[in-house]
Amino acid sequence: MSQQILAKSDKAAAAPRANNRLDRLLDAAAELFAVKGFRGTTMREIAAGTEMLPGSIYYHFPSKDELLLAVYEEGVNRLIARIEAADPGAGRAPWGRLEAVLAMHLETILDGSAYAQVINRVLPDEAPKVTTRLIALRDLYEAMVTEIVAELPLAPDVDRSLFRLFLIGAANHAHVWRRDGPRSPAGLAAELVRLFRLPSECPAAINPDTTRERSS
Amino acid sequence: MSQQILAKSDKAAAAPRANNRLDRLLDAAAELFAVKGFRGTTMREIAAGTEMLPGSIYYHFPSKDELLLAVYEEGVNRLIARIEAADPGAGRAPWGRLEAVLAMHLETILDGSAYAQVINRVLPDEAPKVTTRLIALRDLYEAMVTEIVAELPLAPDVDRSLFRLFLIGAANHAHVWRRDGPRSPAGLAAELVRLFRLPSECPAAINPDTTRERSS
Amino acid sequence: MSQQILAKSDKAAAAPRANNRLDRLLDAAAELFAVKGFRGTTMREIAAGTEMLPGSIYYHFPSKDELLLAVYEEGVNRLIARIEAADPGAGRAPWGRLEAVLAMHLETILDGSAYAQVINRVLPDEAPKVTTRLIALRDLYEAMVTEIVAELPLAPDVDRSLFRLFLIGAANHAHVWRRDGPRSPAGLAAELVRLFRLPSECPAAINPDTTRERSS
Amino acid sequence: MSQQILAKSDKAAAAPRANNRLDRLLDAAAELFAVKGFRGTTMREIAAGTEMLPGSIYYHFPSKDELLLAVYEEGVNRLIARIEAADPGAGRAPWGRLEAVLAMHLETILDGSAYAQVINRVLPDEAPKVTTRLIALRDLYEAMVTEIVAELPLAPDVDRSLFRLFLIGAANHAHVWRRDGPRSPAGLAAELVRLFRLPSECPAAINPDTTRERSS
DNA sequence: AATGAATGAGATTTCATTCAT
DNA sequence: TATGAATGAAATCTCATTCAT
Repeated sequence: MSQQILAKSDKAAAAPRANNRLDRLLDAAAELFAVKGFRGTTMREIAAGTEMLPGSIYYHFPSKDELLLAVYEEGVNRLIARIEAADPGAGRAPWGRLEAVLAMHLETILDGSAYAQVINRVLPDEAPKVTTRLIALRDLYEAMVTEIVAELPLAPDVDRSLFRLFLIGAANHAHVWRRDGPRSPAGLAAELVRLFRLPSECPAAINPDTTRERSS
Repeated sequence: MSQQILAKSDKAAAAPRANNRLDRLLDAAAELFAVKGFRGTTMREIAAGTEMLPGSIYYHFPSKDELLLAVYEEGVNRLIARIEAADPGAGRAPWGRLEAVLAMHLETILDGSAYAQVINRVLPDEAPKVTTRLIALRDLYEAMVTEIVAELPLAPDVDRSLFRLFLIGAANHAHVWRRDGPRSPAGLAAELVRLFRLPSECPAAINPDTTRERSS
Repeated sequence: MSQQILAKSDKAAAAPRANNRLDRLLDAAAELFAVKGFRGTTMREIAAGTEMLPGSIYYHFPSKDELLLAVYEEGVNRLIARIEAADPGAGRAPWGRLEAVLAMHLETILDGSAYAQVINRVLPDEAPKVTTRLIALRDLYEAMVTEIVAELPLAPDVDRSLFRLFLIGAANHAHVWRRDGPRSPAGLAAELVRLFRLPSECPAAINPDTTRERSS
Repeated sequence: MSQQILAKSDKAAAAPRANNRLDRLLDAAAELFAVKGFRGTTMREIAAGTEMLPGSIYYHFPSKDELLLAVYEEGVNRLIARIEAADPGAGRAPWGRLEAVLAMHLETILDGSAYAQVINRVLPDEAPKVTTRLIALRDLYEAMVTEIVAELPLAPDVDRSLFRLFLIGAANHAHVWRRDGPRSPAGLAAELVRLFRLPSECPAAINPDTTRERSS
């Protein structure tokens, strides 16, 4: 799960000469895609951010779409790497594990990395030439969450797939509303876990809708 | 909260024949914005979808941005109208009320209306000339949710603002993953409410962190 | 065989307003393609030749390739039209018929029309998006020649298909070498026909291989 | 007429190992120019076909135009060399000589060598910097044909210059239509000679147009 | 109310060529 | 000899917008 996906890393090893330019190129692209979106960013702007000429980008990437793919790849790699570092590991207190991972996820998409923000902001269908590969990368990451959710001691009638999707939706939505709110990523993660935890450990059979609300 | 915002809507009611073209224009725009995004849709495509020529659109709207604004407006109006129709009203069983409203919300963004999907898909900053007004419209709708959440019997230490944001994030995320899943909007709403609802009858609610995870 | 292929003609009838621009566009393109080749001509040059901006061309044609196709189409239409006008008709003295048609063909590709020269100069594979259609147009014209060759009273063992191809090759080659030679198209046609025509009255025709060359 | 024109060829004979790369470079260029045309071929593609990097080509040739010139030169050299080898020599049965030479010509442009195909496909004006030299090379080859045509026992009123041009046109056209036809180059040459032979040995004075066709 | 034609600014992309290493 | 990276000029194409009719 931590394997390197991007060929770039190999290149870097093979030709150590001057390819911090490539890194700067990727950084500039990530930054701009995160802030202005994919279609809202021009190759000119990316080039300017790298102190390169627009045409020069095409030495490194054959198209804008492929450049986005590279950013996505790097973003997923980083997300996965950071989350694995924060993950206490399978078998450990599962809710605590979820909270740790969510905290890192939120930190990454909120403060950490333009790369991760791009994954959230840019929809795969904006770059038609690489849509499929973009989706595959997304799935790669979501598989990690699936694994963690699988370990949670949920009530038997909870749909784990929906649980996962709602959880991801709730977490990722943060990048829309939080610019500089008062709560830290860790605080947000704690709150989020709290909201999802207790209810889903209880069998729905008790049917609290009727018992509780009629009396009110 | 139910007042009509757009003057156009009144016209539509008064003279349903004359505004045919304008309605079709908005419909086509909504459809395309929902499917291909704002930047990914050209005025030519919208015109083609209306059997109009590109130049003719400018009789009705001064710019593409304003056209988006109109679609947004119509989308919010429709969402609000449908939700008010589904809403049992303040004071009624608050969780049931939330579920009813969420079911309609999900139905609208999943099956119902391209207009509502646009609100989800297009970020306000994609149309710089009307960003502020786009955000205002969004807020208008979210205020409804705020009101409903305010009535929920939550534990005193729950941050209702975060609760609302997580809820909206979880719900809206559905449009990313659900193409034709097995569950109905109502089913999804029920599951979502259940995940967020703390049943007081559940013994696990009493400090579950320590009781449960220490033993594992 | 004289049916109009190009939609343009219809448009001209439908919207008589100002589309001499389109004609000028096609003329300029034909002229430049004929003189500088397809790849050697830029959209800027074509636009300049039409007193139009480069982008404006795309209102009329979706790509440079399609513009070439339109020129080709017009070229074939003109060639066919002129040749049908010069053709004395099936059943008439077949060698004379061939000569008349060849004279017109040569006149057209040498002096007459840039459109026809384009057909000779630009290979179908230079415009990948329309290669097939370009070849189809070429075939359309060559079918006329086939028909005329079919009527020639040739010796039974002559391969008419090869005859036709050699004839076309010989004729079209003229555009490479003739800038301002002394002979008229009609003169060239007469000479060309003579070279391909076997006069039965000629005694040398009786197996000249053996009679002539053994003695040398 | 058989002198080697390109110094490179001598070198190649003297040091066949060292020039490997250069030969492969020329081969790749010839292949690509033949198939995709001059303008349709990029330096990158040529480099790729040589397992070289684009920049490296410029060690061997100062420009793309000069590279084309070298291919042309090699092509003409090869054509001349092969044709001289096939030529029975001046003074021998002239029609048989023409046929032998044409057979080799056809074989070369059809199957034999990308180099020769380049001469046919690429017009001198596509490489402005070397246009004159390209034409000179072409003329060098055509002079051989002129010499052979000069020996043919044609009727006195036949224009030998036109005869030559039509012949070359007919022969070279083959590369347009023949991909994998049933006839061998030798067969094509025989047919071509037959078509040109008998008629041109007869004085045109007999005026067969009238005698023959009136009766039909 | 609508249209057909065009504009113009700017987007992505191409590619022969250069040059320090 | 050769290379990797980059350049820069120019190419094709896009598209919201304008405007006389």
